[in-house]
Parts: sequence; structure tokens; C-alpha cells
Amino acid sequence: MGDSEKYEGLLLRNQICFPVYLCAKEITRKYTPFLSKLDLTYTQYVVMMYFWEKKESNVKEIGKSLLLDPSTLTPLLKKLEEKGYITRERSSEDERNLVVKVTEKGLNLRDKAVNVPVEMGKCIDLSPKEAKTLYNLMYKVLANIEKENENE
Amino acid sequence: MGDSEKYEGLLLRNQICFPVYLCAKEITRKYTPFLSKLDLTYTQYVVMMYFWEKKESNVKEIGKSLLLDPSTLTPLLKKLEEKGYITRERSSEDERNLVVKVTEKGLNLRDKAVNVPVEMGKCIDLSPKEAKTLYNLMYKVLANIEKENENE
DNA sequence: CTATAATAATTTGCATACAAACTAATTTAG
DNA sequence: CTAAATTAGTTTGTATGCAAATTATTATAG
Repeated sequence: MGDSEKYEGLLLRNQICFPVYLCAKEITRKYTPFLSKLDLTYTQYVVMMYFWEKKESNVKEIGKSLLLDPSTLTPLLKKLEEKGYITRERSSEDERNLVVKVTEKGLNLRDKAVNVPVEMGKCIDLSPKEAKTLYNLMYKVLANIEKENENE
Repeated sequence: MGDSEKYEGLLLRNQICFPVYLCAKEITRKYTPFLSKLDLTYTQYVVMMYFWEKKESNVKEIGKSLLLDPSTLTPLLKKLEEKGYITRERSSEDERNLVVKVTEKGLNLRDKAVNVPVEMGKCIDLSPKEAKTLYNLMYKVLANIEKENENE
């Protein structure tokens, strides 16, 4: 077996993970100008979308939904609190729990954000069918990885 | 128009970028145990794959191929140099240019890496057809974003 | 009832990532 | 030929991201 065959899998152009990595990076970068108007980074925006759906939560729940480590969330939530978009306080019932709530200001932000997905959609520029295919494949991979995680 | 319609695009479950963001994160995390055996992080691994194909390059070229900012590459390349996988020295013809070359040790690393894509493939667990579809969609999005970048 | 285990969040350490400012070298315009 | 513009890399500042260690609180086992 020649080198070209043995190392074929290591060629960047034959990798499936590499374009996924690139896409995520480039998409995030593309979000920046839209989100800076809302004083948000991409991850902060994701957390705010979470709170627009679920007015109250805690670090563990958020982490489970957004696949974010608590050590990533703690400083991020503090920043969102500084901006006045959420409140953070310990639960009186169980002091270990941090009750995180969206504020009025945080809720109002949603109106300024409605155009962001529209603009990003133009940027990605996939047909509805392609978008659906991509969506399904992404969640399939996520499910496969999660299944793999359980086997450990 | 009710709230549910107006804000539909902001629901995480209706977003196409969110699962891409999640996938990239989870895939990278999944790489970690395999790559730590090679004393590499995911990005360092990508750079090494680049050097296994192209023995010599410079910061600008690498950045263009891997869509990485020079300010990300400078410290990363220094780390790869410390590990002995590459060398860095200024070009004698044009002192602005940094000539980056893979070392013997860096080349040898490839043999230890051949199984990584195989293991990751099992993890992703897509059929060849699905993988091809995902691959094409990712590069399509990347091309669309790049086109969008040019319009600025 | 108390020592131990489990749980939730935070802190620390390390490695991306990118924008913006900066440095040094080379090219170009006049 | 030289001042100005361009180019290549580096540095600085800010924000993730995760693993591992730590703290504080609550639950559990004996």
C-alpha cells in the first residue's frame, strides 16, 4: 500500500469534520456585526434565545440544553447580568441552585433580534430543502455522539 | 400576527446555525482523547494535517487555507515548534515572511495519527451517502459566506 | 445524628479565535 | 531616491470552551 492510500484519511479534503469546524467558525464570525448592535456575542445570543423561550432556569439546565460547560456559563451569565438582560440569585429552597431569570430589558431585546435569523439565512443561502437536510444531519451526528458518550 | 409567529425564527429548534455550532463543539471535544495521545489539540492537529500535505508554508498561506487569523496562528505555531513538530524562521529573501517547515518528528507523527479519522468516523456514524451530502452542504455554505464576504 | 457522598456552581489553567493596534520590512508613487 | 503605502507577523484585549480542582450546600448511609 502506497503512502497516498495509507494517509488518504488524513487529507484535509477528505475530512468531514474539518468543514463543519470551518462552517461553525465562519458562521459565528458572520453573526458578529448583527449581534454587536444588540451588545451580544454569538454565545450570549444563544443563551438569550434560550431565555426568550424559557423565562427562568439555572446553570445546570442551561448547560444541558446548550451543551455548555458550567465553567463557560458562569462568566457568561455574569456578563449578561451586567448588561441588565438577566438576573442571578441563589435559590432560597436550595442554596446550591442559581436562579437565573430574564429581565424586562432582556425580553425587549427580542424585538431587536427578529431580523438576525433572516439576515443570517440570506448569508447561508441554502434552499429550504438543503437547510432541512443539513438540519437533520446535524442532529443525527449530535445524537450519534451522545450515544457514543453513554458507552463510556 | 401573534407572538409565536413573529418570534418563530428566534426559536432555537428552528435555527440552522445552532446545530452546526453544537456539532463543531461536540466533534472537537470528541477528538480530544485521541489527539492527546499525539500531544495535539484539534486546531494543532488540523495544522499538522496541513503540513503533512504541504511540507513548507508561511503564516499567511496557512491562514488562507485553514481560515485562521494570523493572531491565532502565531502562538499556535510557537507551540508546535516547542513540541518539535515544525521549525519557524524568517525568510532570507523577504524578512517579513516566516518560513514554517515540518520536521522529521512532525512527519513521523502522521503514522500515529492514521487511526484518528477512522475512530472519529465511527463516532460521527453517518452512511457514506449522508457524509457526502453533509460534506457538500458544508462547502456550499462556506462558498456562500465567502461570496457574501466579497460584497463588503 | 453525624460522617460521607452527591450535587451545583465557581475558580483556575490552558488553548483557541478574532479584531485592532503595532512593528518591521518591502514596494511603490511622485 | 525617498516619503508613503502596503504587506507579513506579532502583540494586546476580550470572549469563549473545557477539564480539573475547589467551595458550599444538601442528601444519604450507617
